[in-house]
Amino acid sequence: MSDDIEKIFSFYASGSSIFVRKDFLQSSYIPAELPHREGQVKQLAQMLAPSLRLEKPSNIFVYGKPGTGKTAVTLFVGAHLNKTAQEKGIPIKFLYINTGLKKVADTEYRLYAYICRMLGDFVPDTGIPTHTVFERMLHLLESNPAMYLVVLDEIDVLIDKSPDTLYTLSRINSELKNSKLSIIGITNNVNAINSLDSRTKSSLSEEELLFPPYDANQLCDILKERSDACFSPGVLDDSVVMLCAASAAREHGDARRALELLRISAELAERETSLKVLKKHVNTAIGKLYTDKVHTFLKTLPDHQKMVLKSIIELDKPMAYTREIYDKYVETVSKAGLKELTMRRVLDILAEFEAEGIVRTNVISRGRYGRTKIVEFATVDNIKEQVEKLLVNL
DNA sequence: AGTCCACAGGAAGGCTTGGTTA
DNA sequence: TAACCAAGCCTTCCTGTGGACT
Ligand SMILES: Nc1ncnc2c1ncn2[C@@H]1O[C@H](COP(=O)(O)OP(=O)(O)O)[C@@H](O)[C@H]1O
Repeated sequence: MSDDIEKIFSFYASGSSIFVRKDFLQSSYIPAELPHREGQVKQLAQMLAPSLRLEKPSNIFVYGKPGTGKTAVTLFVGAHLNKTAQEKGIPIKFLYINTGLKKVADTEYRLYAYICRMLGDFVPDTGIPTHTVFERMLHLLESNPAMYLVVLDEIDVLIDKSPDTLYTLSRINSELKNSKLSIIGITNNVNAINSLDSRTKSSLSEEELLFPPYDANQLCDILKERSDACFSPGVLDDSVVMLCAASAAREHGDARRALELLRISAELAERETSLKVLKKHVNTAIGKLYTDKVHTFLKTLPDHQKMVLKSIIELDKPMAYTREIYDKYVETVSKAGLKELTMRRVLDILAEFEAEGIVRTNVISRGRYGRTKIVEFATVDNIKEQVEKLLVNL
């Protein structure tokens, strides 16, 4: 027993563990090379280059599936642009904003507030009117004359929640004398932009940049590039890298997933004090990646959401109509001594589950017997069992 | 050929929480 | 202190609709 413990400690202490620089695998880290994205880097650089002459670049719309390097390429080009601008004393401000992060910049107020804060002003989270924050932002932009390049990552969230904001922002240059502002919108969802009014739409997509999915070989190159400086020599075989790449390639060529798989596999290997990352570690990681995601989602679920899930489980059918689910839910809720929510609300809760990949739904018509929606658990990774397990103590 | 079910899902607005400012 | 403010959660009210049935 104590032998084992010593083995673990000495293994860590010797420094000969699996990782050399684990942070290189973190998704926030931007590598110096982006294999298979040379074209996009070059195109984006060309689109943004006019800013170095203080000419306003076109607004750019960047799209492609998740994990295809959109954010990485944009930040990469932005960093280089910043560097050049600084060296030559050109006033360019490259502002990266993720509008998809909840409670950060996902509403009109929060977006303006976020920009104000990046420009050095303090703005409270709430309490003051939105238009006041907007005016403060305008004032900051004007009193710090520059060419502003504003990246709106996951812009589809803003398109959905607050199209007016984008309309305002796309026309902001008419209110600016000393500064100019260009928008780079990034999204996983090409169709998102179509729900905007046509003026905003064409304004935001003056130029477009497409990121196609990576194939398995490309992912392999990316992983190798990233892992070179990351692992101790001899720890990682090509076959292991290939396995990660192949798995991620099946999930719309997602480089983020590939990197996470590799990291989790290596962490598993490290925990077992294995000297190499093995295929079995990858296979475990494939399961864990998904389980962990579902697990954190379910754990923090409010009561009513849990009751809805519980009701679906208790119906014990491969598929259920929303009406059945709701009736069961009302029963479940009253047993627990709570007041039930309306059907309308439960419908929205089900939609949230669908967005999280917990259930799949389908609207059908039963003709004479009206329209309804069919709900079933998503088939991947025995979600149903996971949900069941987490709800036992309810 | 037309009816009409039973629900989907949009719109608007209320209530609550946690904040500001004068 | 009173008067505002943003946003999340939820209800109320409502319009729209695919297709079995007549
Ligand atoms: N060509 C590449 N070379 C190295 N790493 C990459 C490459 N493309 C993507 N990545 C990495 O994959 C992860 C996800 O990429 P990201 O740019 O965030 O995808 P997207 O924004 O398209 O969803 C990041 O950690 C990123 O650094």
